[in-house]
Amino acid sequence: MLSERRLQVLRAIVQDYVGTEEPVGSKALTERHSLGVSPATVRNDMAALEDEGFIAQPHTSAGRIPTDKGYRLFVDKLAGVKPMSAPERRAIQNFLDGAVDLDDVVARTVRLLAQLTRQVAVVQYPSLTRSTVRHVELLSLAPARVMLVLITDTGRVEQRMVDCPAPFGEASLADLRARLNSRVTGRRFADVPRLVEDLPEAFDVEDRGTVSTVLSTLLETLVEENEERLMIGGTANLTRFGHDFPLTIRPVLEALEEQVVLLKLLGEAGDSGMTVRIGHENAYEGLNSTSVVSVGYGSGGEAVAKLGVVGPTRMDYPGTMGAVRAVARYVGQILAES
Amino acid sequence: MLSERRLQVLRAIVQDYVGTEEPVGSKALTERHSLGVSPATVRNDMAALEDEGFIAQPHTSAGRIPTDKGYRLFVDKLAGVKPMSAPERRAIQNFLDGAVDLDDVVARTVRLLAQLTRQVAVVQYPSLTRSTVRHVELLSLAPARVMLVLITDTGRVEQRMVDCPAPFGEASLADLRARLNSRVTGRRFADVPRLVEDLPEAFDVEDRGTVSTVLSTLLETLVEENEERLMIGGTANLTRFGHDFPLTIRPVLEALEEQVVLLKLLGEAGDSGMTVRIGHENAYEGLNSTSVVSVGYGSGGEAVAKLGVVGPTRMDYPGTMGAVRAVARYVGQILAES
DNA sequence: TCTGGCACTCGGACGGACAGAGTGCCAGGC
DNA sequence: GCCTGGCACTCTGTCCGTCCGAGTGCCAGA
Repeated sequence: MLSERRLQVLRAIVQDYVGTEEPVGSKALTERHSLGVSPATVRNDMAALEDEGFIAQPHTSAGRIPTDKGYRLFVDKLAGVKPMSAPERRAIQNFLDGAVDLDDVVARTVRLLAQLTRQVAVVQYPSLTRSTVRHVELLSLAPARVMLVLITDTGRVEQRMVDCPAPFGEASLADLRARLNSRVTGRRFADVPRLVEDLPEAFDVEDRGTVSTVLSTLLETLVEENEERLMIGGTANLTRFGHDFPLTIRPVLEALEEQVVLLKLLGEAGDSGMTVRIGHENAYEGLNSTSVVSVGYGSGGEAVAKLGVVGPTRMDYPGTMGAVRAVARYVGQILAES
Repeated sequence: MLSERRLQVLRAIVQDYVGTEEPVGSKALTERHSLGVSPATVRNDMAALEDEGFIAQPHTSAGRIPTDKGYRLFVDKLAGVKPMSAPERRAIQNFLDGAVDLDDVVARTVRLLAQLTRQVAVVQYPSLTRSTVRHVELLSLAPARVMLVLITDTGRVEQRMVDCPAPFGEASLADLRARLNSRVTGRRFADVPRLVEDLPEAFDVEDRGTVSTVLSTLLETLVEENEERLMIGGTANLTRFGHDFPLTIRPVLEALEEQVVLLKLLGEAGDSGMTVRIGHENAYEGLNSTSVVSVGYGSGGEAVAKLGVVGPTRMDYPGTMGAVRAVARYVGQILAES
């Protein structure tokens, strides 16, 4: 077990390294932090910390930098979440309040997060399956062509074209619309498959094929992989990543383009509370030198989606976590109001 | 006026520089291209080309690199558009054919363009104002809350919430829906304002306020700045940009995040035919060391939106132009079919 | 008008010297 | 037993001088 002082030394190393981006040595540490001991003592502590794998030397006769394990300990035990200041909180609220629709909320959130943290922001649209149905609409665009529109309580709208196997009369359409809405409105999307499964039986034989087609399109829309959308922003902040550029930045940009990767990343994060994945803790290789801070947000108690930031492992964890948490909270409020 | 040979020298310089990314000297030129003259002669020609501002030396005793003006001449006079090979064309078509809806078409187009050109791809969604109305739908979500859904012939769907000044009955809503559709279906969105302006007069006094509100929301949706959307991809290709990284890449990433900038960029491009903006020809400062190749695409004869790529001024213009043109053509076909 | 030759310039690579930062270790003190 | 000051050592980054090669411009001659 590490002594209290050694933990303080580790904390100091993390803080200084995050601030200066340069390996930190024993002398500089004692100068900038009042540890109450001499550099020589700190050196011993550093050697111990290195033995345990919390810090490392890029090369002999350089200072130490934290390892992923070191950051992990720092985040878990040594640092809290830095709350946003009152003016910051007001600014967040004001900025988000101006949004006119869901796309706008998400877009603003991304911008805000990117600016606050000076990192890459990722915001997932509220998941369909975790939202409740506000309304389902069916439009007849052509005799055998129907448009299906889903509207959630979070303001998300999803539409799908359905090519019907047979012409579908206006009356049948109205019938289906009414039956569908009476069954699912106000219910959770996740329950929709169960709620509509026997619906075709209520229709005439000639319409049953079309009803089934419409319903299966509806169910397809709810399949996990299809229904997830997200928005990213602040990629310009990647340029502040490190000195050894192309190598570091390239895989990150690639990862950001692969929505699947990002969704998986966010999906793996715990469902409640904030999740911090540091360096190699990220399953995706390209993100091995980045950390991901993510948290769920939602209009009520339950999370409907996640948002977070991607940044260098050398990031200001307390500040980033504070910003992410605050933004998630306000986004939840906004969604609840709308 | 430049002699034929000097133009050939310029062409050779551009080709070599694009290939090697290094300043090209007189000796290398004569070795790689059969110009039929000696290096010394080429040197004279190069001196002349430099006097005219088509090429420049990074420093004394280095080879020459083309200037923006040099690339301009190359694009205008010295190089054509390199057509895609048959297999490439097939691949494009196959890839785009798999798309299931407009979002998918746009997403696939972006990916495709980015892969073909190995640059950053930008695809604008079909403009509302240049499309025609397939259907306008009104949904009553609450007594005084209406959702407006616009559907274009290109498959684009846009929705807007409308908070009505007064409760709006189902009958009135149906009436408005019917009148609206009979006036605008099949017409161009650009004509919609004119077509609906006297519509409120047909309604009872108590509904007129709501009708006006709905209509003004409809018109707002059509305002240029609001209705333009776009998708970008291939940002990872930025890492192949140049050697002097952060400086070059940062402003480009920033520009790409500013949709307004990009839309303006595409908007400025000529309405028909392909447009190439080279280096400083781009109004936006951050893109001064990039070139933008863009072209309109559309389901019929007329362009409904633009797409293009952003890359270093040192790019393979003929190949890029060929890819952009081919992709635009196939996207147009896909839209026409749907 | 083109060519070969020649002197010149400049940047990049190489290598040695040097300063500075930081370490590990050890002997001594509290 | 733990902390401290001192010391020797190691390594990197930098500066500087040298050298080499690429490329140029110019000139005289074909």
